[in-house]
Amino acid sequence: MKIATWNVNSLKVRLPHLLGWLEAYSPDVMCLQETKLPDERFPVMVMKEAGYEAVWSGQNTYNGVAILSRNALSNVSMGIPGFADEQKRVLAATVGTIRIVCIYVPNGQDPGSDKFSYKLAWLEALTAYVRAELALYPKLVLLGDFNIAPEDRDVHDPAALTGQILVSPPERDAFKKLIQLGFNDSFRIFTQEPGQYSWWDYRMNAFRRNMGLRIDHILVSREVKSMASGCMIDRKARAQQQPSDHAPVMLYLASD
DNA sequence: ATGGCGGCTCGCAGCCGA
Repeated sequence: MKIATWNVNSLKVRLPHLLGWLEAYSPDVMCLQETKLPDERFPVMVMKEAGYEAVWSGQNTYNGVAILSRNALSNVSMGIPGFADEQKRVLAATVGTIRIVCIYVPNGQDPGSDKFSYKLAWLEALTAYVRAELALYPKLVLLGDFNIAPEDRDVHDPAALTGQILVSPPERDAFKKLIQLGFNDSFRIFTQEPGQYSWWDYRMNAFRRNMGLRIDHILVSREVKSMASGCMIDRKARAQQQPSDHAPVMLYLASD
């Protein structure tokens, strides 16, 4: 079984990229972030023709998440229960025996800003929600755009970015609290090297110079970790024409 | 890395992302 995530930065613009990637890699489950589409414009028929059932939670201009699956999706849940939020950032569903929680964590703009406070409050609410989900569904995969680079080896220039957004200690502490619920960062089960990124700024030729950050993650619960056989970041997708600034990340499970 | 690019909007300049 293959479970992937990709911040597409506009599903409208990136639909051809997505369809090509689904064709090339045939993930069983694909989680999307930043669809930037209101629900009535989600391309459900195109997904069906590509062989995927879909659930989605979107809005105009910003945010928006979706889960595509070759097999049936059930027990669909939108948002963080009990946490009022206009922004469409969370979507959960069950596929077979696996619970999928697809997230788009707020960017946070700058430490000290209102958006940063929102990011931390959002992460605290998410952590409580995921703790409860894990109790219900021991086989849980929490994946998406976390907008946090967990360690210095996930950052091209840790010294220059110390304390800044995506790497600041409060954000990394929030990430650790999620991990401590009983997760593993699946990419780091298999790969220890630095310089492995999932996002590169459109500016400054950042991709060509590999000035990136690893901020898109697939966290696996203990019961899923025992099935995991690999995790890859497809940086080739970032080298395409008119790419998303994020690369897809995919988890391989030996069984389900 | 004070910007740079790219996507968005009842656009024509400004906001936001990361």
